[in-house]
Amino acid sequence: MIYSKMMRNLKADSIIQKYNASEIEAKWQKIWEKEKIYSPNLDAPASLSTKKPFYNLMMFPYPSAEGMHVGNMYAFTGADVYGRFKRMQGNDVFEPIGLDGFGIHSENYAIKVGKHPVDQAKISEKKFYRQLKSIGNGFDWTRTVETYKPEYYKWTQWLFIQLFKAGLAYRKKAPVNFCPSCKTVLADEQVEEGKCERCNSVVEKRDLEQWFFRITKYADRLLSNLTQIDWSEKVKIAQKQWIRKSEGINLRFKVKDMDIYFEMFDSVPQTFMAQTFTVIAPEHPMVHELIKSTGHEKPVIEFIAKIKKKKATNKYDLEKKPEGIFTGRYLEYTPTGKLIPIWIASYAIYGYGTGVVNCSAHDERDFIFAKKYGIPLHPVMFPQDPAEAKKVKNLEYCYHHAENGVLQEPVEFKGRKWGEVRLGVIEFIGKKGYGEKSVHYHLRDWLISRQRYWGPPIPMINCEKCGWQPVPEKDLPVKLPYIEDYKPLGIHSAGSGQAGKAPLASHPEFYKTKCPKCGGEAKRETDVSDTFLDSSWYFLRYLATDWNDIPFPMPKSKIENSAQRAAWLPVNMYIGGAEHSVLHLLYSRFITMVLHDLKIISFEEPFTHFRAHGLIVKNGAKMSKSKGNIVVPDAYVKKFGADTLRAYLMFMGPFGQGGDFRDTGIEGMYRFVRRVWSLVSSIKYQVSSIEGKDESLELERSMHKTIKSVTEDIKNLSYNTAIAHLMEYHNELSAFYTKYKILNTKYCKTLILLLAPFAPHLSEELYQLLVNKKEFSSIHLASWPKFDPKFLIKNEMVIVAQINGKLRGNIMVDSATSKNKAKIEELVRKDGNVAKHLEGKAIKKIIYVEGKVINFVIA
RNA sequence: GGGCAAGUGGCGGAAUGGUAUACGCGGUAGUCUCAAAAACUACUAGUCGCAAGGCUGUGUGGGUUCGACUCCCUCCUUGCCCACCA
Repeated sequence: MIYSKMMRNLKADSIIQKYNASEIEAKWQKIWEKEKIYSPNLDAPASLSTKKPFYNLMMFPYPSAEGMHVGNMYAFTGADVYGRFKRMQGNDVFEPIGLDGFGIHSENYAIKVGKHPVDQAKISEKKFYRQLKSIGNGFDWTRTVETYKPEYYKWTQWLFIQLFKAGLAYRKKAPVNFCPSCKTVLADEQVEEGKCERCNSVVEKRDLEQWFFRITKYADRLLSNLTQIDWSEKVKIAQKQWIRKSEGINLRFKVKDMDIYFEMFDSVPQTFMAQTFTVIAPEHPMVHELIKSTGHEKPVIEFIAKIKKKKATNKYDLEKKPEGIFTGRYLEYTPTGKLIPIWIASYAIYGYGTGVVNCSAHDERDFIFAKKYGIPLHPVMFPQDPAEAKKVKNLEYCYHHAENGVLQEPVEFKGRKWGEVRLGVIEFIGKKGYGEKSVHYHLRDWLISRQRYWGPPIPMINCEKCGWQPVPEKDLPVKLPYIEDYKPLGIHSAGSGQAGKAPLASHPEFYKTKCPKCGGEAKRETDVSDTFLDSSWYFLRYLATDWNDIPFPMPKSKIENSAQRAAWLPVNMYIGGAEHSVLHLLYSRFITMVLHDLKIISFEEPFTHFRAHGLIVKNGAKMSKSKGNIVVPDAYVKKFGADTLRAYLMFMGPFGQGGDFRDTGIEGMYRFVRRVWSLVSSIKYQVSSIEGKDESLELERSMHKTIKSVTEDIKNLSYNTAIAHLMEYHNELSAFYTKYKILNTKYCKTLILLLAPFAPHLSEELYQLLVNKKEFSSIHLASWPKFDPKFLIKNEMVIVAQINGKLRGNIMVDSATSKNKAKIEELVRKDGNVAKHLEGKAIKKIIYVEGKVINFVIA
């Protein structure tokens, strides 16, 4: 009994060598790195290289957890498949990786695990790079970038100085998010639904003086350039909405009895004659002057304090019902010749437009506000239906944004439709001198300061005599010192309006310095910059890791090879998460435009192509620690191998869509991988030809068809269908081999070449078995198979027979017959089932689509 | 409130105007085995029928078409993003 079991196992082993994923994968990763097959020569002059440079980039991870989860791996694998495909198509592919290790995410993680961020960075780096290596991507490991290394952030600081010198960095007092429990300010992106993402307490607003980048200056270009770049549509739409350009007019009127003019932005100028009151934002600095000697000072100030408190303690749940108070002032509204009251209203936003709103019966919020406080309303536009018009006149509801609404005022536009007069009204208002055409954006300037430790210190020095001075470039980097009290301090005595304090502010040995201009006593900026500044330019740095005197390749630099390396830019394909639509992807575009305008680089868009990948979920929910559904790749890599995991992840669904991770699914893929292994490894010494066998031509045809569909699928990032086609092809090869015990190696070679981007180790191992060359030449540098269209033309085809669009039968014909409608009709009529259904029926019409379908239309 | 994406077998999904459910998972039966696992083979949308074959079927209701998962309109549901933006 024991003997027979042993014999069986022995028998199996002697036929084929067992597939050992971890052995194969470790072996090839080592050889690839040694042979530098993924490290293109960046300095080869374009004229000497026959290969076209292709910069294939994926968003580098921020190490803010124990390590990568399969979601990260999914993204990297999908990007890597594309890079490998391009490499086999004859491009010189540069595919770098690094760590976005500076910033609040990584810092919070360090604090959480009780490690100093500097020490944790070292641990994370090791862990992430080990994991990234284990998945077998074609990364150029000779050029990694870590944003927290002084040789990197030296240039992040340099970048800040370039913006400052160009007038694009400035200081301003601004409300920021403050978490009272964590005693720290938070970035906007760390506030989720008004609550701190770490401790879930309600975030407050505090006024602090901050550094800003003038991204609003680029709003129009950031918007208009979108038409020129090939990006996932949803990301373009998100950016468009974030920038949100709004065209209208700026009205300008005098405040009665004062030497103050109010400017009001109105994007719906058609109803300007309906304005009966004006509201101003509670935070508006003009309010204090406005209320002087009106007798309304006390209640107004109390009201403002109340609203501020409400806004501060509850950013999002601010009650929908507007609140307000009369200021005691009036506006001389020339178009109607009337005095209209100026109110303060909770719904007016200081940061948008001019902070002052012109209010009428044709705006929902204004309407509700006026009704609540008994302010008169005066509709000037009515529905065509007289009954409805009466309701509007009686202020029964707010009538707005109606294309067909008929205007009554001004007389010049009486009877005209709302939807048609917009431009005419703007022109009219301009001529009358009430205001002029104006454009506003939702996009605000980029708040760059962080009162935190783990980031590049902002390279600015404040001198009492000379003001803010940039650190001289020769003194860069301003090194982040290793301090023990690195935890965020937050704001002392919250609510007192005191400035926030960064950890470095407790270190005179850091901030005490000399003014670079006058040499007098001066103080360094102790805030650090936003982590999104680090990542806004990293793609440039990958091409220049060796240089200390230049941040990245510049076409005009005299530094050796700088111009050649610049030829690799911009990025040809960028793959990453859609969650960065209006953060990283917008900031990178902005910084690139600035560098272009400063004539430092030659292009103004960083990524010519961008594709957003989907999200991997587990049990239908986004992976998160609190839900306990994080899937870590390591165990799967160990059990099934990276190839199986890669192929499984790519097979789950369309790459742009993501999917639900399941253990049973990965076992199916493991089966496929082992089948490929056993098929290909068992025919390795096969030399005879399959000519003459019944299915040989069919097999040839299948091969060409598979090459065609897999090539197209990968181009479209339809990895799931590419793998499905490979499975079908494999099934055919396997069936043939089972039947005849013979198979030409070329069919297997095609299979593994097409499989190489998905399962790089397995295909490399099998390729070496098949090619049996003396000198090593990697499958990943081999040429992508080409198909011959002549094999795609079918000699025989199935013509589907329909009656009134319903399937009733089919016939097999040769291609010559398929061109003959009459012949097809004759043949189809002979089909028993078709004949039965046609019997005794009058045929009205016969539609024949060549080579596909014939449809009989009967009564 | 606004925008975007999506709704197809038991499940992930395929098909972008022409045989709906490719490929895979799961399931059922079988082969091998003392047995199990693995592997392999066959079947697997529902329904009526011995069978041939018929009928129904891609969230809902309508429309266009010889023919609709696919195009147009209505509504419903889910997910994601933005949101007092004048």
